[in-house]
Amino acid sequence: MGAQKDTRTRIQEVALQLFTEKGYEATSLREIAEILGVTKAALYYHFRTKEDIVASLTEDRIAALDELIAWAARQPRGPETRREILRRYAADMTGPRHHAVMRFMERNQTALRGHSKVEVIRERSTELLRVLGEPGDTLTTSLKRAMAVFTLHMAWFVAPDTEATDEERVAAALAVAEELIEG
Amino acid sequence: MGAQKDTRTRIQEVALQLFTEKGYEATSLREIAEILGVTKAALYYHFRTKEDIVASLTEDRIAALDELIAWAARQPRGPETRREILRRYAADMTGPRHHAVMRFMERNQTALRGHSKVEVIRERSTELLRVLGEPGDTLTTSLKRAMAVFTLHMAWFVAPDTEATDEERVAAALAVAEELIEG
DNA sequence: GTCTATATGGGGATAGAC
DNA sequence: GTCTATCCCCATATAGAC
Repeated sequence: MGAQKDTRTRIQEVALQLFTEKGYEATSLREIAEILGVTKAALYYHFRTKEDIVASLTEDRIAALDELIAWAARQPRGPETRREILRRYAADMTGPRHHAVMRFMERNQTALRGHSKVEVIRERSTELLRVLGEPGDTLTTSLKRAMAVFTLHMAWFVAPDTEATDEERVAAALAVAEELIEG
Repeated sequence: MGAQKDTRTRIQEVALQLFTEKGYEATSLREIAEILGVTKAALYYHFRTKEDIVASLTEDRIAALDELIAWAARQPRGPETRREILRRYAADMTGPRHHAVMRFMERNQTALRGHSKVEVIRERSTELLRVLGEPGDTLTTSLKRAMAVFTLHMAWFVAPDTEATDEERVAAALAVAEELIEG
């Protein structure tokens, strides 16, 4: 809410970057503090624990997932609804911090075991797959549905040397995802 | 080579399990030693460092990838070769320890940054995607190719409550992967 | 091949001054 | 809101006896 970027936000940004690049456990609070030009103790003013930093990063992700799931639950199940779920999910991922947070969690799956907020995201992701599926689905169909969602996460990490805008990547991912969700 | 399971092998097994379940950094050598009923120092007789345990786990994975890539390089590029690459990759993944090692690496991506053998696997995986592609591929096509390979990794983690044998999972994954590779 | 004992270092976290 | 100083714990790793 402050006029310029406050320290709390800068901590989140640096932490997210280091957690993603070097790993959650491998990143020490000292390191984060050094980059920001403050001391460890200063971090503890803004966040009570290292886990709290992670929790703060996940909050708007959880809210977005909850909203999408709630919307989906109100729709009739069917191909068109499935496609629209993917579109909304993709649109949501396009936000700047959003897919960065998902990437961070993907790359640190084990290290984040037991973090309560991370478990919530995992649970919501499972729920999202559930609303994308139907009772009689075969294993192959379930796999396709899961891969459709996953494709939307992967758009940024494939062909990294390719020149492509975010929009082009989302469009490509959505095309592949929609093809997978047809089955 | 010993008659019964030697300590070295048992260390590898326990380490792989804990690294996968709890995370690489979160798993201490003390913990591994305790489970095996030996001391930390005993581990250091078999492996010079913690990294060495990881390196030992990756070795046959690297060999398998090298062999597949070499085979692929000798074939004419085309749809049939691409399908056969997927089939061979899938068959290889079916081995007991194999996909466990890949899962371990997937779940600990960031923690394993800089481990030399792990970087080799990363490099070989990129190379595998390269032989699966062709010069003029669009972003969408590249994405589909990458997702095809990735699907073969994911077969075990989708619909975990579903009763399915390894063979059924591989078959389903291969079906999805082959569909993706057509494009 | 495994042990005890220890070196060495860094981690997260806290107290209390400014 | 940030600092200095410090606590406590556990990590990897090593030395040397058995």
